[in-house]
Amino acid sequence: MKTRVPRPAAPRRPRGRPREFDRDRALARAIEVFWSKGYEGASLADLTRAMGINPPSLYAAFGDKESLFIEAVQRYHENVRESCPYQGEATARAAVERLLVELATLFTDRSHPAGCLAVMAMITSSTSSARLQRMLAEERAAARARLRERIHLGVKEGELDAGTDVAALTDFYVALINGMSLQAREGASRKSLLAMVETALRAWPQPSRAARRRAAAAA
Amino acid sequence: MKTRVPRPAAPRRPRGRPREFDRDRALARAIEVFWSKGYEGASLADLTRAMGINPPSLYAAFGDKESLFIEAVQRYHENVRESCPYQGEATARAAVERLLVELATLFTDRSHPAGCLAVMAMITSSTSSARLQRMLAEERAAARARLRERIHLGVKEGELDAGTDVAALTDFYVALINGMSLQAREGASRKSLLAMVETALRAWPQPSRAARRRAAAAA
DNA sequence: CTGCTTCTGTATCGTCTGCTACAGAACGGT
DNA sequence: ACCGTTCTGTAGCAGACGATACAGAAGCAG
Repeated sequence: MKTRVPRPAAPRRPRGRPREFDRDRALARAIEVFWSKGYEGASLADLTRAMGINPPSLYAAFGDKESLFIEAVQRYHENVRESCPYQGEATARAAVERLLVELATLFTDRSHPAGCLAVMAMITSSTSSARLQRMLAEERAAARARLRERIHLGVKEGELDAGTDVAALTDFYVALINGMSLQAREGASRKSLLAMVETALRAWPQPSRAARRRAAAAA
Repeated sequence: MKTRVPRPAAPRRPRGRPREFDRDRALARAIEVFWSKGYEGASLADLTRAMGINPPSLYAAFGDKESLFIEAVQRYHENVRESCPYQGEATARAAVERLLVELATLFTDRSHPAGCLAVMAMITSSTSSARLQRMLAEERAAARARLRERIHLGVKEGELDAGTDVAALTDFYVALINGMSLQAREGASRKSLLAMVETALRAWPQPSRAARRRAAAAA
């Protein structure tokens, strides 16, 4: 019995004519277009021009506009997660502060459109397909859950009172992040965003006397 | 010398065939459409269907889609101002609290679309005319200035420290309002919005010892 | 009644949208 | 060399978009 053993590890070149553009680079351009114009506001002509390709190439490589957008948003989220590893901070408070400061910086970075692509996506695809809506909601819910878990960890470790309303605290900072994104799109400066962050951190819960005693004992 | 004296006070019926629809009512319908779909997301077909009229009637009464939208946003702002007279509160702190609570309620009122039309407008008209952008920016700046002035009054009256960064405080609450609008559109409950408000009010500046002494003396 | 004006409904206009049919080009396999 | 496969550019599809031309209807003035 002859069994043909394929070599799955070998990244063999695909058969037909090779693609003439860099898929990753094209996706990066598409992200910028969606970022600045939103989903519905970005036309195929905008996209193909920015990506340097023609419509058939776009459709062969990415499926359709909606699939391209989904890929763009997912990669955007990956990029943000990588460039902002706030989870590693020692305390929940430091983690939140780092997240806010890094986002304030990101939202006003002149090397790309202002604000947050995810926030743009939320509004500019409001009349679009249910699949797209679901994916965007899941992505946002995941980001929110990560923040909530980090704060919750602070409660478990005694940094925050046991009675802390973690969900409310999370919602508050998520709302602030969304608001900061809008202000940035409106042209707000990095300085003013950082001032908002400073103000928002004043809302961080003061530890109770018991918690302070515990923290002092741990130190 | 015979001078013809017109009677400008008399609301004489206009000459031609009378309009068959209520202009104000139609504008109210248009507001709802823009509110739920945004500027670019609302098509003329959507608008004429909701308003119960045909395109020529819309164009005769409102000019074009952009003019209709401008009128819609302006009337929306008037409505919100009227329904939320936060300026009358005794202290700046109470005024901000009332503003936030009323907006949290408004954004989750089921008798109309969720969130804030002005926030929708900011994003869904990003690729539109400069005139529209300018008008929207002015309207937002005016609302922001009213809030800032109320807080500034709190400083002048000694409720807040003289060194208070009024602009930063205003920016912070405006950002939170924008964020709350987005959360509401995402489906957040009134309860969670009110929890955000409560958290945000913890960021309100604590008066200095001198200010507290002054307040106690005044009472 | 006849003019004049203004609104209403039908039936489009030209443009832009997302998308694709098609023919040719560039590759690997045999 | 030849084939099958896959990509590329041109050129254009059907449909939705914002906006209008036009004819008739409904009011006033004379």
